[in-house]
Amino acid sequence: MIDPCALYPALSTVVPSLAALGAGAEPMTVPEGTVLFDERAPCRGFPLVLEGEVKVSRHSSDGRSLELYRVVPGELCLASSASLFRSQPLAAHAIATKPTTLLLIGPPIFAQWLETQAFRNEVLGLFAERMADLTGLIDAVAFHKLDQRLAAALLGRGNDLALTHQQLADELGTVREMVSRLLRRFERDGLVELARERIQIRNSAALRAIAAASAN
Amino acid sequence: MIDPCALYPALSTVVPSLAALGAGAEPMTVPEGTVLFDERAPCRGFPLVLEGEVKVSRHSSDGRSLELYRVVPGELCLASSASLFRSQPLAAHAIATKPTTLLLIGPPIFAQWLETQAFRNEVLGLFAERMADLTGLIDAVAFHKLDQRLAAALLGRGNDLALTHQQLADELGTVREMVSRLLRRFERDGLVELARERIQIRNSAALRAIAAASAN
DNA sequence: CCTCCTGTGTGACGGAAGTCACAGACCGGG
DNA sequence: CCCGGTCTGTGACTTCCGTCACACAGGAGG
Repeated sequence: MIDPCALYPALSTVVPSLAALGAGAEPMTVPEGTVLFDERAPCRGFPLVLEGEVKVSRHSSDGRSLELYRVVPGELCLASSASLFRSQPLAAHAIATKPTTLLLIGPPIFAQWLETQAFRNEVLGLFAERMADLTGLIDAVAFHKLDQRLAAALLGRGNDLALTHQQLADELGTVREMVSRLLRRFERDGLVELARERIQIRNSAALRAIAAASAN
Repeated sequence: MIDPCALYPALSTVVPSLAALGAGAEPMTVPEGTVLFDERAPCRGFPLVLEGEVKVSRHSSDGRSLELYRVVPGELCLASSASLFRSQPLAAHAIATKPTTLLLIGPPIFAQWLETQAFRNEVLGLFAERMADLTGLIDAVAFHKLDQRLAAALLGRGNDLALTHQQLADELGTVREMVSRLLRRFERDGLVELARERIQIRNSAALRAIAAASAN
């Protein structure tokens, strides 16, 4: 059992307190692969992620998909929050990539919590963070070539990734063949080593260099 | 002289009131073309736009640019707000597209205003709105072809636009030649009529159809 | 009237990315 | 061990888009 206050410092000062809510705020746990919301959001509250990970992505009509961002413990899913603030669904798709437990907070209580300055700052900070993420993504999609984006996607997750090429393609908004080809090229250049569902990074400096290459 | 409260209903209930601030919140007016912030933001407050229009865009290293969104009266510039919430500059570029007057609110006062629920809701609503805008843009850039995006860009601004092809290119993140070619095609198909710095829409229904075409 | 200067039209070309169609490789279960 | 599924590699082709290099038009000002 995780203590929400450890993840969300602001929660300890909030009124009504978490403890006081009792049954009104039971954490729920969902297995990996659960779809938390879709185009038509049955989402009735603000989900605070306590454990696990939620991937938020956008799907094109022709079957491709593109990851917008991931929600990790200590964050709340702003996509659904946003769709609650404007009573309009946000056309995105959220799926748990790991077994995930989250706290669903009803709008009235959430509104009360916002009376607390610390909590408010946390929420606004998260919104700001997301905006930065999204503009970064826009920049990447609009101005960067696929090899740069792929290189960036490989970094920052350790040196031994268990991923399928299709998963990477979905993350980047492209198709499997592209990812395969580029990875092959990276391998030929000694940057990575490939095996089934496995990518080992051999030269992260060079990958970083590719990722940072100025738009050509 | 514009009454800010007419644009921002929540401002009338805010403490300390606008009137009470007096000199602390003088509106400033800047001419068309003023750069409000750049990569290095000298931006020291939350700008509420009272009149005019601010364009927020992102620039690539090779000279192209892409419009993220526009801030019109009744909104506050969330890009700069976001950069204030995380003390980190947001790599975007804001420019006044018309003579613009805005109210610059210092962080301490802004924080006080957030005590008011109505104001809070307005700010969070704006954030949510922007998130929706940005995800929409991501979708467009990642999955839509240029003709679809151009058609979309022409719509919703009346039937007689005074725009240069270069301006449209900057809005879409592409280059002038592309815009010229596509517009020419639209003209051949009788959708628009072209003249120097002038685009007249002749068949908006067909444009809408192109804009909505499913990703192919 | 002549001359910049800005905005437009266009063709040729190259490269990036997506599509299609397969061939293998690997893996787990009957 | 074989058999189906999933994952990966690859080549041929197409389409979109950006680049380069111009020509030309029209308006403003000398």
